[in-house]
Amino acid sequence: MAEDEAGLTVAQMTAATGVSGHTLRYYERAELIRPVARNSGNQRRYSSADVEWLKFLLRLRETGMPIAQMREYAQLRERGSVTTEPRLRLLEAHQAGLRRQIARLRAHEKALAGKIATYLDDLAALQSQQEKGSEDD
Amino acid sequence: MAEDEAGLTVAQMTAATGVSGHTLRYYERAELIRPVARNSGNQRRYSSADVEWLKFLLRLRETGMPIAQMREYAQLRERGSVTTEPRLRLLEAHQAGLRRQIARLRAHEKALAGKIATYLDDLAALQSQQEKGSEDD
DNA sequence: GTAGAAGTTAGAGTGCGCTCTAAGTCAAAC
DNA sequence: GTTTGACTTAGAGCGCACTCTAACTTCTAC
Repeated sequence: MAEDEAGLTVAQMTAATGVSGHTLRYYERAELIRPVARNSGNQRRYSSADVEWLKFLLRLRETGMPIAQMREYAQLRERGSVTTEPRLRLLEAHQAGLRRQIARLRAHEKALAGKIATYLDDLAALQSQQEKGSEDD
Repeated sequence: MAEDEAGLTVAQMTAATGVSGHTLRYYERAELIRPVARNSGNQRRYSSADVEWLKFLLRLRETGMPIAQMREYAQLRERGSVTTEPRLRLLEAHQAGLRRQIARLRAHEKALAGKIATYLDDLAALQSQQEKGSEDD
């Protein structure tokens, strides 16, 4: 008995998602991922549904959602379609936060662009001074 | 001797920037802020230049710059106008990263909006089923 | 001049999200 | 059948950015 109960190994999951084996197991302990199917040798075999779910989690993570809230969402999901509404509300709240975050970052980017512009002016001034000083070197 | 060497107290600095006294002292230890002027009783008095610098640091922080890199920038700044060029390069690199971050977040926001739309469809379907089931309650 | 708020220091503690260790089991190639 | 390497577990450790503690001093208001 060996390569039974088809599905992705931990290493294949890492290749597919960029998430390390350590972190995959951590997410399972943290209840972000339901207990994964095992082969006859007790090794994890991830389904394509597991891959999709993890990719969704990564989206939430990259947009700053804390583990605790991802777990909350995961637990609602486990309870099926009766929790559709609270899950929707959770996502809508997250979306609103995300939009605020994007707006803030855009404002910061604009301010940074302004600062960079004054630096470029400063540099131009410094360089024209240097040219004056070394006109006949 | 008391209210000499005018400037903002720690509490006033907190009011002006939202940064706690503990964190202000931490930033000084971390060399993000140069040793602040003291009054005759050894208490900190922040100048308006200190306020501006801190606000700039907060911008960098909010855009995800780590403390170590902020310190690097601060140390270049301490060395005066000879470091204008490296500081400019640092800011330009940060701006490029920030733009990538904004683009990523916008893509995530779009995907999230799609997910929310399918949830809304699911909910509408569930609700019309419920209506059917309870037509003559 | 005295109470209470606000400041000082060095250093310990916290929360988050991993990340690694140790000791062992299992699988595939030779 | 043995080596090599991926896998398993429970639990310890880490890096970051604070955040707080304890013991003490100073300032402000009365």
